[in-house]
Amino acid sequence: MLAQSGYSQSTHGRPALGPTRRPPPVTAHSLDGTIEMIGASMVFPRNAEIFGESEPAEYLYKVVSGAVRTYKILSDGRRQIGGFYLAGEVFGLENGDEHSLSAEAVSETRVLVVKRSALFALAERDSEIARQMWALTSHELHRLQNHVLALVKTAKERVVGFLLEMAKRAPSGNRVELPMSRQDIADYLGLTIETVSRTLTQLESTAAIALPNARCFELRDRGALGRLRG
Amino acid sequence: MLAQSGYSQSTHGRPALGPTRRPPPVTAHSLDGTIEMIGASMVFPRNAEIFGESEPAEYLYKVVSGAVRTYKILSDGRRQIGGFYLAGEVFGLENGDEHSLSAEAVSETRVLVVKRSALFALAERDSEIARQMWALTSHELHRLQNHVLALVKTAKERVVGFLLEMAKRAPSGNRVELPMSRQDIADYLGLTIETVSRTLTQLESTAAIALPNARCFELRDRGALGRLRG
DNA sequence: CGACCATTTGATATGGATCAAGCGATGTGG
DNA sequence: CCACATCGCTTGATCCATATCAAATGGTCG
Repeated sequence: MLAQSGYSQSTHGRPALGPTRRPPPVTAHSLDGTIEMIGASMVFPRNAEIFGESEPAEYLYKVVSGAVRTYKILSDGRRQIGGFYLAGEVFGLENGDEHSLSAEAVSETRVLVVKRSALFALAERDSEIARQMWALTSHELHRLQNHVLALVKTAKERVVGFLLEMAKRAPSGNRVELPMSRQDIADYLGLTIETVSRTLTQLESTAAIALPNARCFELRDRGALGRLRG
Repeated sequence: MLAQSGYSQSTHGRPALGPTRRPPPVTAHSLDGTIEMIGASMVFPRNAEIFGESEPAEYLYKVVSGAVRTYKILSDGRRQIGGFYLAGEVFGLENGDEHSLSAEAVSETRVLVVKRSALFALAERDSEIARQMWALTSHELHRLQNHVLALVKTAKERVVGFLLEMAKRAPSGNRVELPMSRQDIADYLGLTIETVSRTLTQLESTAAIALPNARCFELRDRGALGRLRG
């Protein structure tokens, strides 16, 4: 059970960490363990900004509950979502000094926050920690490589790929809750909200999935979906 | 002047490194310096495979001259190019044990090759080297974030973005040599060869660029191009 | 209940793909 | 040295997937 801290809706919102701070660092040789140990708990309400593009990357974040989206805004106002982060996933780690994307809470979201400088100090002495920070970045890189691949596929392939990816990450059998809106999905896949909606309807009509309501889906025919994945 | 090694066209082709090996490692606290010092020189002919997707990632490479493309093949045979690497740039670094893309020489290409295990051993003791390996991956990540962004833009914006990117990397005034074919550019930008060609022609007709021949271009109106970048 | 917002559904427009020639370099054999 | 084959690129005509514009539906909250 985690200690509870107040909301932070403030714009540049570097949180006041006082009350929720954990015991001093212990060399656990595990980045994840370190975050759990020294991370400060924070809650962001739905749509609150967690950090902004080109802000100093002072913290690293791990999602405890809820969901986060990272994104960039194009000059013409279009928004490209870089990724979604669900419970247990880490985001906001930068090698350089600035965030390269903005981050927002998709729904009310609890995160653990760790100062980057603390991790750097740790990595200096513990090459295993350094390796795990690199591994995180490397994992993001591979995810992005697959995202690039997805963006050159057809609308149906993108949507199916998204559903299968979500199903794999939220391991609750065949029923999957979607924390994000259709607009979020569209901006992630580089499609319009109408195309996402139509594609989902079409997948439902072929009995590949079921859509009990707009914020969840059920996998009904993994074989068919696999074939449609591209 | 670098020692010359034989060609390697072999498929899995882990090169015989004997004759071109350099003196033993010195702690330079610089990844780049280390590559220059202990890297073995190799030449790959045009279109030769350097490594394949899901092969063991045993080496890291730095381009001395020529150019390299990394790519994935989709199930339907389409090829997505992940990136181009020009003289001075490093590719093939993996945190995990397998390459996540294939790599080929675009034109005849000379590279320096370093065993990953050697770098890992170095990084174990020298956190600066570890940091620089992470920085390389992080740089790739940022490049890919921009690539994702590019792939949701219009054809003209993608092509203009590509030209400006190439011009920035090959710093030879306004005239830029293109080592890669139209097909390579198309597969990088997620367009067809016809669309790339038409877009270039159109840019030439508006005097934004000049196309002396198919393998080079000149920037004629950076202002206009900047506005078209998106 | 009523206002609001997200989603779905429908009708039409369009950017880029596809299909199909034509053209210009580069190289090869006579 | 020239005729010709080849290959990569350009240009043209048409098609189609997805965007855009518009309206209807449904779910949520005061």
